[in-house]
Amino acid sequence: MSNPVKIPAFLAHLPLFCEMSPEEIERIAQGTRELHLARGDVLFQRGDPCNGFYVMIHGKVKLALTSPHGIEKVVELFGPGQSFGEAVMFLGKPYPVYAQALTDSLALHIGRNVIVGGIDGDPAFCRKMLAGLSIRLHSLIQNVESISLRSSAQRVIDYLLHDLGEIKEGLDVHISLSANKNVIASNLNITPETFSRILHNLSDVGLIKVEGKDVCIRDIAKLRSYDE
Amino acid sequence: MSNPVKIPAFLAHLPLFCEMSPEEIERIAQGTRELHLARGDVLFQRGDPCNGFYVMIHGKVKLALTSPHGIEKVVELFGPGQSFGEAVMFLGKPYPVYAQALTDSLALHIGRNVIVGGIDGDPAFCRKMLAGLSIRLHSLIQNVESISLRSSAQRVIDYLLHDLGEIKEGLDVHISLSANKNVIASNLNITPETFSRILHNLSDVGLIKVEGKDVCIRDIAKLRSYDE
DNA sequence: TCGCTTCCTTGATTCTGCTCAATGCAAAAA
DNA sequence: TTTTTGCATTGAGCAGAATCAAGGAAGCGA
Repeated sequence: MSNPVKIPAFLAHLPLFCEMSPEEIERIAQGTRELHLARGDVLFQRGDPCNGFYVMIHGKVKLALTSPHGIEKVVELFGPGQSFGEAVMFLGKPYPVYAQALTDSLALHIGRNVIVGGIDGDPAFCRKMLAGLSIRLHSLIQNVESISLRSSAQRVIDYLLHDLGEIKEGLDVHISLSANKNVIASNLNITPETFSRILHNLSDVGLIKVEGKDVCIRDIAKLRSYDE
Repeated sequence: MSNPVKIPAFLAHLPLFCEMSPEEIERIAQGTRELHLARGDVLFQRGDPCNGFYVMIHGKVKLALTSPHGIEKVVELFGPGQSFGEAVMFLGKPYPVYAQALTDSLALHIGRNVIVGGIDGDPAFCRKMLAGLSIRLHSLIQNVESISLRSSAQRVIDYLLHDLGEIKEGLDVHISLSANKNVIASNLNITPETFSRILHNLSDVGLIKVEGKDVCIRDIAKLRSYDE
């Protein structure tokens, strides 16, 4: 069990809290607890009541749904520094998804009370919460867009090119898949089989090279405009 | 052109502003303008900068995306009393969707400035904005869930049963489609043809009766558990 | 009333991506 | 080493929903 005195220091480095006074940070820390998670641990089930939100320190967590037929759909993936559960906390409804650790992880749970308290006196903090929710909403819209309007191959390509900014066009780019392929496939709304086949196709055409979780993009420009 | 003096009165009746003092309402009203829309008018295009959000007074507006191939996907529909665009306003990014009036409509545009100003002094208002965004996020997650995990027939059924609460199980329930069928189909992520066929099937089985935009649900319980 | 537009339906056909079933393969456990 | 376990790949066949192509009906303006 690590020293709880670290919590304020970690909080103070998060964008969400970084402008707060040490006293405020301390107050937030009072409502915060560490969560040490083993791979596979469930943070909460769909339907559980929600009384706070989570911030990842290290490790990886998925938010997912299960259909009546037992099929799982991964809604979002979270890594270090990211937070989730704010919206449900504000709504006061039970969780619409469940959360499970994909690797051994460390997370913070920040209680609703200290947040609601923090909003009252701190407009800057409030704006940040609003901005955070807005970002989440924005990315969900993109999610809907890609599920609705793009083919499975296009979704895979989008995923590979995601946040790859203005990389020098000439060179190969190496990326590493952030989770098992079945998890990524589910997040892209395709089956693992289809995911595998699409990667294979892209390899055959010479646009990428796949080795386990490492993907090497040979030609960004061509990949971007690849029209199957 | 209607009398602008009505704006404060209308604002004061919205959940978002209803607890505000008359002075505050007046301040918000200063940053608000009326929009008289004809059917087909575009409120904003995808990519337009955003400097406020919208509240519907009457009429109907769709938010939609267009794919590179010209296919349209309706993301959300809004009617009287509902608002949209808050998230984009807070993010300061361009609109990720476009908005178009489906019928002659009247809407209010509330400028970003007066809202941001309002947040600073009014924690209750801030909480309401947070709650509003949270609801939007929640409904988008449900959207993703239904697109990802449910068949087209199930989505149609969900739509028909949507916000139908605890209606007496025994009686027929009449509902009226809130927009043209192709708009609803797009919102459900199916083609108009598929939508038509599904309604037809459900009719054949005796679960519903369709007459133009009026749908009569003959047996809610059976429809709910219909497993095709 | 006629013609026109807009919206909806219906049928035939195609195709994308899924299901089912084996098999491969590498790392961990025994 | 051998066995086990968890992922990943590959193939064959299928099915849900889209596309393509005509019609039909209802509302509207002239």
